[in-house]
Amino acid sequence: MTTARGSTRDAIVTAALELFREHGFEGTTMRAVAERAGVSVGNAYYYFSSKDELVQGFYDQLVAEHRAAALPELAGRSDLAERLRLTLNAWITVAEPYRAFAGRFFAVAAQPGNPLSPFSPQSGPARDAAVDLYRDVLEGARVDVDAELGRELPELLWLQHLGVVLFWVHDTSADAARTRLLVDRTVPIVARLVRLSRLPVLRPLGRQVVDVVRLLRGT
Amino acid sequence: MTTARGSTRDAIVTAALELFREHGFEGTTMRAVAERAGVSVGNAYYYFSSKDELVQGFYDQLVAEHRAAALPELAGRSDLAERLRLTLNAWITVAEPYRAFAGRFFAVAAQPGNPLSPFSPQSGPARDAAVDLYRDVLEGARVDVDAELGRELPELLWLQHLGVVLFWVHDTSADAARTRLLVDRTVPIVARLVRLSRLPVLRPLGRQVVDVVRLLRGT
DNA sequence: GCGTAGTGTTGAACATGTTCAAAACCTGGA
DNA sequence: TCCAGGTTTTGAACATGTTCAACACTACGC
Repeated sequence: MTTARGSTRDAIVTAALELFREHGFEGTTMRAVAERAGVSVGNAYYYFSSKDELVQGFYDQLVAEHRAAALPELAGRSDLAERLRLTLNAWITVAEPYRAFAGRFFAVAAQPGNPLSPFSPQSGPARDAAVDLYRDVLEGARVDVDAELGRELPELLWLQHLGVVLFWVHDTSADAARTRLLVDRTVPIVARLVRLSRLPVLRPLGRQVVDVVRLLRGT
Repeated sequence: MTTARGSTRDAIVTAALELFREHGFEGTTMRAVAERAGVSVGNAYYYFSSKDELVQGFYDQLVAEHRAAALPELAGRSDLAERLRLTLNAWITVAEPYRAFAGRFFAVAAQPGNPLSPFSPQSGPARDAAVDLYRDVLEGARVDVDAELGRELPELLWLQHLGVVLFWVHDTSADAARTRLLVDRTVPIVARLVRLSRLPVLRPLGRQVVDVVRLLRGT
């Protein structure tokens, strides 16, 4: 079988994503991926050093789709809570087709040292892209926050996003209704906390939170 | 090889834990476990339906050890922050020998539907035990909290615990120093939030948080 | 055209989690 | 003692992720 220059890799990713969707992660064998891509098993391993690594393709695609779906919806909205809700709901919608087996993916990603981990150096670009989206969410909103807290806030919002994703992969309700409920209930809390953060009573708390975020990031 | 009545299961768990400690989760084969336990591979599968399931033994043991280590330290302390810090540090100390490969365990546990997941029905007892520990932490402290929030607080503190564990499995610093730092910085925030929760400005927020916890639990 | 170095590809072999039919071992009743 | 039914144990067979030595192809200098 002859394929166009450089397309072998793409063929493998495409085949893998198709099969993941059809049979889930476990149900997809490397032999099946290779066969559908029209290559040998060994060849698949020439491009991807493990089955797990195939997931990175899925992951990158998802982040890009999320951004593309969220940004247009944000136009013209300036209420932080509203912007947050739209962004999180956009994720739920975009990711819905993969919910049934995404758990497998995130389990892999949760492993320390795994390149797919959201905290790994290799995921740096994808993570930055995700955090950037929340920077956009924040910048388009009319809110006043302490400058120092403001710098870390996008990362905090991304952590909230991770929490929602964690809930989502465990959510078996139709159309992820329970996750949407969680978003509806979490977003006002976060928005209110952000607003209240300027209160004198809460100032020191804000400082402490900033420190924790920096520790989390590794600084 | 003759073994005392009913001890086969124990022999397998013991062998598995030894080997996990020596070679990590990946590095331990079911064949090796069976061999060290003095049984056949098939026999190991008679008692544990998968390699993952062997981890439940480790998990149960850890929760029990944690409780045993934490409770004596709490005696005589009534400051909530202090009690929280002691409890979390007790975990870090107890779990230290397993840190290098615990990530593998928690990755398994993070899988939706997996019996080991802290949110699964099968983990109910272990989870209740863990939440109960935080109920003790709370009850021994001299703090006044809103009654409704108070009911959900143990579960919230357990969620904080989960967060610390998540950080811990990614922590490669010597003696988990960074995790201890995280505890030192997180505990005052939580303690202060609990104290502030009675402020009129924050009352509605408390209500909202209670709702979220209930949603998380599935009620 | 021809050799050569690098890149891409192959499929059999291997390692290891898991299954299963058969065998061995009970245990209580006749 | 012997049998019947259940429980425990065995190890070979299977499925599938992964490796690797060999082969094919491509590009380039001569």
